[in-house]
Amino acid sequence: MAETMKGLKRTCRCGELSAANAGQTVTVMGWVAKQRNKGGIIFVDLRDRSGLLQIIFEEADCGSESFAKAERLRSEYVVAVVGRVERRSGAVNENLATGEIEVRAKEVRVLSEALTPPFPIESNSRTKEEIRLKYRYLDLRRPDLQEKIILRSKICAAVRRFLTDEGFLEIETPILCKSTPEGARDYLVPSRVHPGTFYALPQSPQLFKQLLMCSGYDRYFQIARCFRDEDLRANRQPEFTQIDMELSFVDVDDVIEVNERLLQYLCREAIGLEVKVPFPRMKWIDAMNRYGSDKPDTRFGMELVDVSETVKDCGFSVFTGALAAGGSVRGINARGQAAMPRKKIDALVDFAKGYGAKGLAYLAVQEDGSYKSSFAKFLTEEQLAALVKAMDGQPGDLLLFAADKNNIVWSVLGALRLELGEQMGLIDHSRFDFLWVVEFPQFEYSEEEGRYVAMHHPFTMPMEEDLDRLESDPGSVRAKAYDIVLNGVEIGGGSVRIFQDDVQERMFEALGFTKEKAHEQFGFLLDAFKYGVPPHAGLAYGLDRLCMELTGAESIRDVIAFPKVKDASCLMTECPNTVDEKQLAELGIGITEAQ
RNA sequence: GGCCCAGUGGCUCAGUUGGUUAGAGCGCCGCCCUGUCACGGCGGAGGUCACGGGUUCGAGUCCCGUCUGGGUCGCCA
Repeated sequence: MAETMKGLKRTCRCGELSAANAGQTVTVMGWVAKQRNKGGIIFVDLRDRSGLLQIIFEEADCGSESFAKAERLRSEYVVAVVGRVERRSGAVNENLATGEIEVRAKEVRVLSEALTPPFPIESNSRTKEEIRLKYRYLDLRRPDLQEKIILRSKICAAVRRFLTDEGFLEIETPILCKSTPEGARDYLVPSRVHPGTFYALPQSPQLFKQLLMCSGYDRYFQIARCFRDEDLRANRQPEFTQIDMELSFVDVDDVIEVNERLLQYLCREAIGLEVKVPFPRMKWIDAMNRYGSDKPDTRFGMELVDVSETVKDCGFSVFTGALAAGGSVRGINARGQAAMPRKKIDALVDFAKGYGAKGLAYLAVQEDGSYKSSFAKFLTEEQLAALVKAMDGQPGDLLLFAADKNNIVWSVLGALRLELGEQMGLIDHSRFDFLWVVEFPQFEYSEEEGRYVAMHHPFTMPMEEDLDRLESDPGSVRAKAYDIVLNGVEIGGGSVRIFQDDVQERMFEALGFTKEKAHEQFGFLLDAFKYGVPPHAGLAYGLDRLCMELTGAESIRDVIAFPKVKDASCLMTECPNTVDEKQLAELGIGITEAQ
């Protein structure tokens, strides 16, 4: 039966004790990780969030009553132990932080008994995630997961410290918001008071933080929960957290400068890593041309090479066809992979097809200098030699080519480069490569909608030198937008915002918004801008992704205490769930089959 | 919505070409043990082989469908 802790007060956590405490009487409380009963002597590993501590029970020290309790201790019982810290008379356990000492129990109380857990509470769990997530409260006891959750807390604390010291104000913005159909799908919340109407959960605090700039809170930040009703990924959850900030009277360099120092501070405080600032900056177009990605992993090379010029007159219609259609032919060089078996090359071709490629052309430069290739017969010796030279192909290299529209070539080779980089072990996982990607296009063309859509969002300021092409050539307009990339992961992004209403009007027009539509959706922001708006800019980090990178987590679920699974449900609480007819009636909602 | 991977005692896995009563380690239960720390010794319990069909004399194994979890493309202003 459970006992009370009346009269006891915990004096420290298990992992906080060391040889320096020898001789002290302490009261520790925690979970039984392991009981080792030798007969007349019982060892118990006691666990709390700080670590493990060995307790030793001998009847002569603790009396028969406590010894009897110690005999029936099982894993995950919650106990309080009063005892004396002693240096171990037996061998020191070097695998344990507290391995030099143990606590000789004088008294033990069983505060809570426990069922046998459905899986072992230990680091590096091999248990299926499905089971761990169903019993998340047990999973969260595992030391490696606790480490990540604790590190996340440290990061948040450091963010608050740094930004507050830099003159930022932490201000909360609403969770019940107005739905705006642009962008990601909204989570909707029905209104009881106004039947048939809905709030939306925020995809980000974007509009509110801009209003705060209008209101004069010239440096704002918030650790803000955001919601997007889109499909999940290894680094995407339907609800996630942003470190969100906005600054007045600044331009691109000001935002970048303070954020470099923030990231430098976070790395130092959270994981003891010194990173150099300033971080390198790369224009979007260079990132695409060199890495096939707007979030390049710069920890290894294997850069893309545009060989369009070299092959423009060759006899291979896949290449010339792509060029004729306005596309390009580009390649990557997988050094030393010329001997890759056909089966593995075929797998790469299939991999490329997953990214929209119709195929993948390859050319292996054999050790003897001869070629083995899927397309060599269409090229003359001179053309082949020129192509190999353009790719810096050495004997032993495997050259892979994609030919298509630029965005397909980029995405195929970008993905292939990462896949090969991983397979070939080219990635130095001890590196932390920060990179700013700047000068994003203002618009991207949506085939689906048949119009230009904002790449970032409609309030992003175009670059001054491109402003006059807003109407004539929107595809060429670059934005004052920037992403911060860490090891090939986009951990944040932001932009300078439009603060002149004439530019904003032109922007909406370019995006195909009518004046009425723009005012219906964003009227409050446009109105606010009429009453005096400072130039402003901001940035938001994906806190979960940042934590993933800094903790080395492979899944976003490892840095979120209670994550959702792939279909956005929670295996523990079993939400979402159906609700009472009465609740629905009150909201005026009837359920029909979803489409 | 598409594609790929996985599902066998509580956990992690093995299970041959389709062939007797489905195995192991850990965990769990009982007894023993005064220096263990992956404690040890002896004994024991525990299985709808994810679910539903099908092929077959015979299915954990082959086929079809479903469910569950993961990865990914689309999607994510």
